[in-house]
Amino acid sequence: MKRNKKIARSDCPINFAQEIFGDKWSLLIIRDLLFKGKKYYSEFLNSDEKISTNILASRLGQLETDGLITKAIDSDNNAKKIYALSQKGIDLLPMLLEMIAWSAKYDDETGTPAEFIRQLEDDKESLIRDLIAAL
Amino acid sequence: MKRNKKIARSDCPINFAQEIFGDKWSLLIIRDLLFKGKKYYSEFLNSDEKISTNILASRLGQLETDGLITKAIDSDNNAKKIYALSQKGIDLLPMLLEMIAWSAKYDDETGTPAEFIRQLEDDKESLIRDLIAAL
DNA sequence: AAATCCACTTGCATAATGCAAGTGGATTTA
DNA sequence: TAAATCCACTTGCATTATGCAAGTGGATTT
Repeated sequence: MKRNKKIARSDCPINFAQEIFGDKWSLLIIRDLLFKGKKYYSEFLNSDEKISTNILASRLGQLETDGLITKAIDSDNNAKKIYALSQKGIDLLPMLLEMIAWSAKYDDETGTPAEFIRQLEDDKESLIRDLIAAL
Repeated sequence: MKRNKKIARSDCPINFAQEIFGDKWSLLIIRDLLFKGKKYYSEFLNSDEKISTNILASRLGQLETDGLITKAIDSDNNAKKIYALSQKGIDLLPMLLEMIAWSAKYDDETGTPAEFIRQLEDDKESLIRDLIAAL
């Protein structure tokens, strides 16, 4: 008998999303998985934003509990764990792309390549397909 | 001489967005402005999620500083302040709609009306136009 | 003039995040 | 095969963010 469900603050969909990834780090981990091809703990640890080890461990655990990512042992090396996105995690891609578009519009110093923004404006669907294919 | 800019953790667009609204409350305030027609402090205070007064005040202040909302005195009553979305705030709508679509897919008990989801899948652009027109 | 409304602020408790160091098992190196 | 290193964490403690309850002061209503 598992009792996993915390009581939600409301039945609002924005709130549902916020309760899952509405913290300072979760979406950056999802980003690393979706756009940067990262899969190992040490890779997430080396991201530009410098997450600390305890926070990374706790976020990875929560994301797994919430079903956004999976964790498996690397068959080449039993000491390594491989993290991957579930479908539920992959399905955050459209939202993240809108977030990127918004930031590109309002951040003068955005790191997003112009070519990426062009693709996003030009043919979002095929960009989504390409990114998913690359996973 | 104003020095407003905090140093960013990185130049990543996801991080840019997170540093602006990556907390537990900001997007719920934006939601109230975008979808629920709220404009007064007391209205935000009465949302289902029950934000506390000090957090609401500090979030409204930060959202104003970040240029997502504006604050004005109600011409009918000098004791009341009217909050409204700026263009920068309104431009979060597409992202929020993707968030709603994701939550509707994965939350069995989502509060989103089926008709809204249908419109979202069916003709996102006209839904966006309608919502903006209603502001 | 007194009561009420409104948008907050203040003070204090709890929870989340941040930093540095440590742990233990698996793998690599000598 | 013993020692060093790698890897994915955990632990302890400091700082910051959030949560709760009460209070404040100006504007409006009674």
